[in-house]
Amino acid sequence: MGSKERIQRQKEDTRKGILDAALQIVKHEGWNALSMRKIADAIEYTAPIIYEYFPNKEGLLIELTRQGYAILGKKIKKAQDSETEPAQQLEAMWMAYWQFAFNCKEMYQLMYGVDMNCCELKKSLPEAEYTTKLFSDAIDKLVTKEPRPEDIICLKYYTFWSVIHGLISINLTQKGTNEEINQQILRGAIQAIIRTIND
Amino acid sequence: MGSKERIQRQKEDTRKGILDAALQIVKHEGWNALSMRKIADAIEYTAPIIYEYFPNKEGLLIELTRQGYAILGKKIKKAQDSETEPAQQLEAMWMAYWQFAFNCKEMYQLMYGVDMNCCELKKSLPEAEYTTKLFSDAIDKLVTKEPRPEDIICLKYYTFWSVIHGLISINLTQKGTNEEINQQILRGAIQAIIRTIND
DNA sequence: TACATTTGCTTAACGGTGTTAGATTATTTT
DNA sequence: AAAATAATCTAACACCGTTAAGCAAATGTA
Repeated sequence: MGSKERIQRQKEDTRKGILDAALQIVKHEGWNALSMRKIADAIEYTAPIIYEYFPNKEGLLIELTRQGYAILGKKIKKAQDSETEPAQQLEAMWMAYWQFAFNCKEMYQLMYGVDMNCCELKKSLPEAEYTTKLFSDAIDKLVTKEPRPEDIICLKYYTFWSVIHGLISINLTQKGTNEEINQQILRGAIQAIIRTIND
Repeated sequence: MGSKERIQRQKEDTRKGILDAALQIVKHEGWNALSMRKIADAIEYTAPIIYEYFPNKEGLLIELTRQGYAILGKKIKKAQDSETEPAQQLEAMWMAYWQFAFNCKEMYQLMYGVDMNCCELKKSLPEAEYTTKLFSDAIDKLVTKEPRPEDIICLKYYTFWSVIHGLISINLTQKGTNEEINQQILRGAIQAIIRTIND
């Protein structure tokens, strides 16, 4: 009786449908417009159905957050693989991070709480740690001092992250930002931080 | 009959009471716990009363935002006045900005949409432009090139702001950040950006 | 003083939210 | 075909922001 697997597949489809519907609503109408009933409408069910796939709304958002980190991780890895020089790898990776923030603006807001109240416990998501590891390793390759101190990597990683996340946040919340200045700050900061890695 | 003035004063008191109550609730229970009914309870009225002082909840939040910018502006000005050297003034000002973010965490979240969905139209608040002007002028003092190009000031201002706001945001949303590393990044970045002002 | 009017405030409601329990329908098992 | 199980919906709860209607006390007017 292979119907068990078919039902399983159907369940996974509706689960995926819920997540997709949620993301579509958010992309078209913003985070404020997202409600359980509206998701249910989109998948042609009633709201309580969603609770058979997710414990509650926050659980659903956590899953979306996870997906976001998975996508971001892939983009960063791909950017890294597109270059051979460690410095250029690192720059490409942060540029991929930057592009993700604007291409998947809603996901980025959710993942990092930009103009939106993101879920607790998003700390210690394994998917999030993957991107951290990618960046840390890429920075590590640029450290010449031996033995390579862990502190320096952490310090530089957070410095990169601060300036880029900060610039993204400002762009997503404040209106009237200049794209040319964005690029100048972005490239300038990345280059400057790379140069100071071995001070 | 001076009762008109007394009534006026009472009205201003309750208006202030509403704002204070809102801030107290947020400080004790977080932004999610803030509701019109809870504010009304705190000031021993019922919810509709609030609508005689503010058009709606967003209007109330905008007023709180304004207060936040006013406080922040004062702190930054005070920091500037505490130093005489332009470079040290600028550093002191950004350190004041940093301290405000953690001393008035809830206000900062509201003003800049950190882990909270902040109100629209917070662009073009005159109170917000004051701090921008303070920083711009302080940077201007450090530019030696003549004529001082407006671009450079804008660029450097956003660079400062990005790294500091980014670091603040990360600290406010992510758990388990290291205070020593924070200070290293903060001071390091400020010094580094100051050094590059006249490149 | 007596009546009318305004003011201050509350109660009640509307439509929305996330969420849960109970009833109902459909499917599968016996 | 009957019983058991699964899938789904309806209805409700408690909350939210917000508005309209009503009440009661204070004020103005005759």
